[in-house]
Amino acid sequence: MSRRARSAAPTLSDVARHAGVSLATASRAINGSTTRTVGAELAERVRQSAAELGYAPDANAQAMARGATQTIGVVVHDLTDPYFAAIADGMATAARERRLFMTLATTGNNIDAISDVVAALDSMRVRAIILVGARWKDDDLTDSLGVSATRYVERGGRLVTIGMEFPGTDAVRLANATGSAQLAENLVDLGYRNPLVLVGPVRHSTAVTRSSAFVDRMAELGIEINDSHQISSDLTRAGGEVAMRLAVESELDYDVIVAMSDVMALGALSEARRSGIRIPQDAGLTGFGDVTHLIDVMPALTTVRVPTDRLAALALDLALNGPGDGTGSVTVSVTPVIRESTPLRRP
Amino acid sequence: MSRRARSAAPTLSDVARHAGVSLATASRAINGSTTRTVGAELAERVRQSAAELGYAPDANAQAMARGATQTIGVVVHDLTDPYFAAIADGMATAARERRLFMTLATTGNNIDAISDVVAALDSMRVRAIILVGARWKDDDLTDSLGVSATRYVERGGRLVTIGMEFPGTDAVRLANATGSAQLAENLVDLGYRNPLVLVGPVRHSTAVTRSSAFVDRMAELGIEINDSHQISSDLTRAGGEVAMRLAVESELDYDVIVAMSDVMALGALSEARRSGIRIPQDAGLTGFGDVTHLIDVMPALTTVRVPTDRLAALALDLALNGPGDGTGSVTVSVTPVIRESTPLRRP
DNA sequence: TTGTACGCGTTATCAA
DNA sequence: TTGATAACGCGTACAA
Repeated sequence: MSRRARSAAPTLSDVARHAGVSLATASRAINGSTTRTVGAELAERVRQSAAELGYAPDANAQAMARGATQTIGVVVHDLTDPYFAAIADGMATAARERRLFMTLATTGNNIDAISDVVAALDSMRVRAIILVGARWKDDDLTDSLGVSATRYVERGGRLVTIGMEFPGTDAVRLANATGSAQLAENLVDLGYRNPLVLVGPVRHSTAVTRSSAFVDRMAELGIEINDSHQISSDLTRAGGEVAMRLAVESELDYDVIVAMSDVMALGALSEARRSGIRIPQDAGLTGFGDVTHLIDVMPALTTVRVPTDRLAALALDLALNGPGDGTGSVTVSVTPVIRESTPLRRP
Repeated sequence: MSRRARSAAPTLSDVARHAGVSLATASRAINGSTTRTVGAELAERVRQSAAELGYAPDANAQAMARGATQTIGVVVHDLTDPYFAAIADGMATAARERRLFMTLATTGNNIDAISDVVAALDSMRVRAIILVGARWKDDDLTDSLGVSATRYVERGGRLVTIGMEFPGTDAVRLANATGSAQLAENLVDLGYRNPLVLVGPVRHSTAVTRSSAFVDRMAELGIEINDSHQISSDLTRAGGEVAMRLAVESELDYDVIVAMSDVMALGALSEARRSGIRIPQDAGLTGFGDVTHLIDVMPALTTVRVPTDRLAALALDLALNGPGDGTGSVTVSVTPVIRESTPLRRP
């Protein structure tokens, strides 16, 4: 037998023979052609044969012949994080609406994985690669990712980022700094004067952008946040717990806990409870992201809303129709949503 | 110019020419060969050239030549649902560990979409298709899905389901019935005597399996649950809200609310709160799934734990190494986890 | 061990 | 409008 693993998948030649037409005609009848058209009766006969044989075009062969695939590549860190899941879900929908496949890869905690993944997607000759999420301030990564990413782009591949910076690529940006600054203003308006900032990892640029914008605006409002009140840890639930435990052990004084992501806020909430700190009576709490499924957390979490549902479609459009030279850019605004976790506080 | 959209991607021929060897040697040096081996110095020279030119093998061409792709297809309903997200995340990890790509498709609420998606994945010639989730008791769907699925399988494609039944395919099964029965026993032990069951959609076989096993075991324990106490709605957060509102309007009497999924339980919780029903003082509440991110819901939710982390790897192994004839099957047990939402209740 | 040449399934070019 | 045929990039029998 042949070396093919899959047996007896009917090919276009089979269809053509069955319909008594040439391969070319069959191709035009089934998958269309821009320049040629095919007679009505012949076309019908071909379609009949295709249905009868159960013909399904081979996407790989089409990709070869056409020189382009119908696939986009999406890279997220962790689908378990509802923020990434929401974006991935939107991307899957957007892709299907445009009759595109979506190859999705996660990088987990392995920072190096991202450049491997980009190289792999490059191999697949995906139409576009969309990088979601966290940009690490790590020169090694920049270089390493840079090699595979640059190679991909130089060959005409489209690379778009969401919520992270990568030089020379079109991007969907989050107005994180503005959102953070507004959150600062809102908190001050509510009467908070002594925030404890869970800043996330120092090398995580999104986290840093958010936290430093918050700290800066606070300073402008006359509230200096010293280093002891800026705790660094992972941007995860566990990170929130760790940071909070540190705060408890250091017996810090504060009136609101400001976390740089929702899941981190959750971790902090959990640890606070364990330590007998009542939220929001003893201290307010804020997150970042407005993850839908956390809606039932008690008390309802004040956060900065990121419209994840729009991000995917924006990025895909940018990837497909944008300039592709790094000048294309959409900035999505993020806005504070005040809820029960930060009630009005009078000193 | 050529008709190729992507410009100047170096091919293996380029590499071979640059290294001064034949195409075959270059192929063997870079992508290996089972039968032939290649001289050390030549191999090195080829690798040098490849690196220099920035060569990346064309996965589509490889797929054609080899007659098989390195891609698996995964179909879930909704990545926004943490249950599916957890499985998808596990699948992405499992795939990467096995050096496979994962193309992921969501079907959303569109029931028909699933058969289109299967057909599309068939076109991609994916090595295996993994169908996650909800099986709908819908003959049309069976037929429609059956056509594309059967066609795929007949050609040697591997199809595996997780948590749903599809005739003739290997499956990772959840012991939903056993888990539900155990939940029933636990609730009775805790003193609950009058459950309100949010059964999910009547055509949703997973939901039906869970709810009927629960009702049956309850009956065996001497507690009959009549129809008024079995409310049908979507297996989503919104579904939980709707069902709960119905219960409130009907002024039903009950001591515990039993929802067929965690997100549904959440919706019920939310609506209960709105209606002034205190959980767990006025009524207990249970879910199904043990979604990690709901860990902070108050009160902590009693649920039936589904080990999503293992599901993906099991399914992938089954797809890759299983019999593929429908006889392969792994059953994963699910077990009740009693938490604060169902405290001991003395009549 | 290396090279030659064919085939994978499809689209696109060119001629009829 | 149709048909024959050359690509597309790679793997692998087969020959050297």
